[in-house]
Amino acid sequence: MDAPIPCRSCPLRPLPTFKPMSAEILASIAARKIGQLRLPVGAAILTERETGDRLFTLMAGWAFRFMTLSDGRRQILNILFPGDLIGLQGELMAASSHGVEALTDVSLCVFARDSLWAFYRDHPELALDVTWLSAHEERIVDEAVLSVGRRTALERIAALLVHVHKRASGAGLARRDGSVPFPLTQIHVADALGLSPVHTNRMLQRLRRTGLIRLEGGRLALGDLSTLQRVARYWEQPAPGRPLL
Amino acid sequence: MDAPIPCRSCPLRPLPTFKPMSAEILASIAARKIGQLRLPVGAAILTERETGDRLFTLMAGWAFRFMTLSDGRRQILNILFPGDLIGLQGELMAASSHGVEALTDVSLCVFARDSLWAFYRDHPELALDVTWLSAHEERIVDEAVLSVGRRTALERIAALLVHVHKRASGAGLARRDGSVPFPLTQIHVADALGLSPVHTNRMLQRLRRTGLIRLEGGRLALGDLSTLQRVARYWEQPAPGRPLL
DNA sequence: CGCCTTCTTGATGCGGTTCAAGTAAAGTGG
DNA sequence: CCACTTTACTTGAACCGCATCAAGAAGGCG
Repeated sequence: MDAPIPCRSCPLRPLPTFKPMSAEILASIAARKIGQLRLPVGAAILTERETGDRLFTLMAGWAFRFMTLSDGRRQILNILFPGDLIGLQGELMAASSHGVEALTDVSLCVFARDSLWAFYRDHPELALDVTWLSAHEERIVDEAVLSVGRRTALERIAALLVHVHKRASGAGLARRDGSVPFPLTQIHVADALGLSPVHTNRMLQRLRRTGLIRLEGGRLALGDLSTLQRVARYWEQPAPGRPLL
Repeated sequence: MDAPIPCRSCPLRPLPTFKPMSAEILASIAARKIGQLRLPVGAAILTERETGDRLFTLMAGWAFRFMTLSDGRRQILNILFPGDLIGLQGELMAASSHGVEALTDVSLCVFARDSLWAFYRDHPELALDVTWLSAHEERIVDEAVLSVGRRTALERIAALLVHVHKRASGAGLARRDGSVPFPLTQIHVADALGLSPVHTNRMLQRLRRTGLIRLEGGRLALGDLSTLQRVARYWEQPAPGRPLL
């Protein structure tokens, strides 16, 4: 684990996606930061059915939450972007019900699980922020249920790509040409959408052929956003002022 | 809206599912309770894409959260039981991303949205409890993604029935014969599992014929729990000490 | 260079949808 | 109290979206 880096020089915080925070609260967060952790692609950040007493903020890189059935079938629950909290969800009570794996090399801010209580006690406003984050992530998982339950394969893929593009942009990862990194393999996409890799491949190609997306060299660019959203049967939704711990 | 009922006489709180709370916190909750609301089956408790400034605790009866696609396809996200909070999830930030509908006649405790902040400020422990509830609900939605994405139709139904039975029992709704109320129609089950009503019907009958479940007259009883769990490819999970607002 | 992972394409088959009817039970109004 | 409607459930038959199996092509990487 590297030496802690001061939160005031956090590269994420200045982004418009994130809510400004008072110097006092920032200092309080920084004070409780245990350290910084770098992990390579594929590393397990959290393991299914294991207890952990730490809490992470994803500072750089991508990850994903997943669950597996007893016979090995895997379902990706959602994708994690810079700024996301890791370890809040299942573990609060007992062993984690899901695993978290790094999609790229990642860099994590590390907190002790108990810091949560300290944050709440010293700065009740932070509790509201955590509630916000938690509600926001649940909303994303809600969208996943909707996709997997009721959208066709093509619709699911369109919805996922729109979602990833939006979140990656929000994390400041878009180039001036509008493209964002896309570190997911087609197997990841398939596991996120409840599809087989083969069919995922075919539907991706259909979107490519119609020019709705460009996807090559690990980068994703969207053609016409509103058409894609129509394909996905998407309803528009805003989400400003995200808190960042 | 009926006149408020004191929380000390809340019929839910004595149940073993719920965490004991200090008299002081209880009084603080009771003080912020705006009133009590009774709604009939089918009533809309929350409407998709509308803003609400109230928060509810489901005191009696069942409800469900759902989302719809722009062309009307509906997906049920999860089922709400007595003790569940309503209105936390999407609405915190803006308009609710999902709707909530009563599955039976329901009785709700009503709070103002801002009470959340007051609770956090006056009793930071409550913030932890809300975080617990939020994490717990996300875990349930996680399970839904897993089911819908990776389980076969039969497995999904088995998993849902086990889950409903467990939660209904926890809410004190089980009879001495082990049966619990089951107010869902087959259409509800289908919409919760991403299936068509027709196929839902056939799989339910298969479970009935093999004696794994009894389902009649609006009540559900499970045959052999561990077999059912094996059918569902279920991993066991405990969940004690649920907080209740 | 050879191995491994990812992506691609074709062929075949099944799990689940859709369409269509019919039954049963519960509410509704005269 | 009985026709009438409505909602829930059931069953059969045809079809299709997607999974599965199989094999090949195209990169990374030690």
